[in-house]
Amino acid sequence: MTPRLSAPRTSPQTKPRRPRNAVVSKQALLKAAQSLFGQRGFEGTTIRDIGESAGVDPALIARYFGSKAELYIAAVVAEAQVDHSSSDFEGLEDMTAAMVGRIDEQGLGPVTQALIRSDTRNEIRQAAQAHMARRMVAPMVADMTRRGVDAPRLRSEIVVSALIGINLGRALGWFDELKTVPKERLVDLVTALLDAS
Amino acid sequence: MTPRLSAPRTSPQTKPRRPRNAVVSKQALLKAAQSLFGQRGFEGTTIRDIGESAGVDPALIARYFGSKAELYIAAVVAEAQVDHSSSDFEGLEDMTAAMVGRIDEQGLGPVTQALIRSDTRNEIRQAAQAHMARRMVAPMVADMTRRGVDAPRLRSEIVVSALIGINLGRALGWFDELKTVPKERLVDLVTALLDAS
DNA sequence: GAACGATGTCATTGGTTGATGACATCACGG
DNA sequence: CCGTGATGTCATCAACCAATGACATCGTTC
Repeated sequence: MTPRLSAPRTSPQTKPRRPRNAVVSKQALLKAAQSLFGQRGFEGTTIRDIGESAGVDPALIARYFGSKAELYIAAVVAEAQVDHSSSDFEGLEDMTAAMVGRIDEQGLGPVTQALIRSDTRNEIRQAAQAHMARRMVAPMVADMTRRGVDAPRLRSEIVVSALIGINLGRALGWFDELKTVPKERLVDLVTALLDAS
Repeated sequence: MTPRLSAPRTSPQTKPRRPRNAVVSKQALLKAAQSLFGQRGFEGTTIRDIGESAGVDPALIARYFGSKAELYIAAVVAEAQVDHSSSDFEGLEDMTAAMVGRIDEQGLGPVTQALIRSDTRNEIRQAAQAHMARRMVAPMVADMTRRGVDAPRLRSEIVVSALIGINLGRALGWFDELKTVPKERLVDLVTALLDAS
């Protein structure tokens, strides 16, 4: 409706145009995508939401990332790379503290979201699983092997899954005390519980 | 297309009409909803899917349940009630075995789905949380209190969250060994791990 | 400073979904 | 035997979404 005819674009008041910088726009989209995908998941987030949050036209998502799904993948790998900065495995307590701290500050994040949401595409989920296996399970397996624990891989997978569950419960507010207990206390209890290996 | 004109409905071959029984249709819808919602979650399931799976016209969902969301609630409470038939808390091992068995046979189920999906409506999630608190946390708290464990509620919430995480990992195939290990072996290891309380 | 590519904006399109109302058909009571 | 309400079926609507292409505008290079 109101076919706009050929009215010059600069007629009543020109909307402040975004500075013409592809890198900045792309980064803004990626950052907004990490935040929104991490909070609402893939299906719960629209490209319009991302565009609005980033102050960027949603059509640029197609231009820079190809599609919404590829933007999601980009958000996952970006988060995974940031994670790489953290040091190596230094025991269950550090891993627990790192996870809880992350969750408390930033929410679940795209990687965890990709793990639990059944509507994520296969490639995305596999990337997230590989990330977890590499960053969490593998170091724990090495540690258990060094200490001569039986069935180190299966045990590690169980412990990591339990950790994820505890963090999910805290982030999503399943239970009152788990949600509100101070981080240090939680880390202590969880470490004591899962360290019996 | 093909505007059908005024051709008599009984012209070429009449589609076998569903027997005229509201109760049967409603039950079929509820059962299909439990299965599909449990597998794909709320957003991932369309009312057309449910109708097709149940062999019932999707429009009847609106008639019998009011809306898709109310059907979801009905599926959750139905599952919760079935759960009520199971006996009381008889120790961590039984709880673990029951959860793993359920997951292996039927997938996550609407209650767990409602817990982990961020797109579930508040009333639904609260119902699922209340169900977990009542059926899992409360019995464990009672058991720990009887045994004089410190901070029984928080510990129970942690253990239950860990259990959920382990079952999530198994059902969603996060890690290879966790996914394929026989149920009995898994129950043994998990019980041993979480029983250090 | 002119041309051309890069970048941002907008409208539209095709598709899917949940919901709704009209209609056909059956069951049951009078 | 008839009518009235319950039940099943169908077509369609309104809303939403991702994706696409046309177009305007900026910047850079020659």
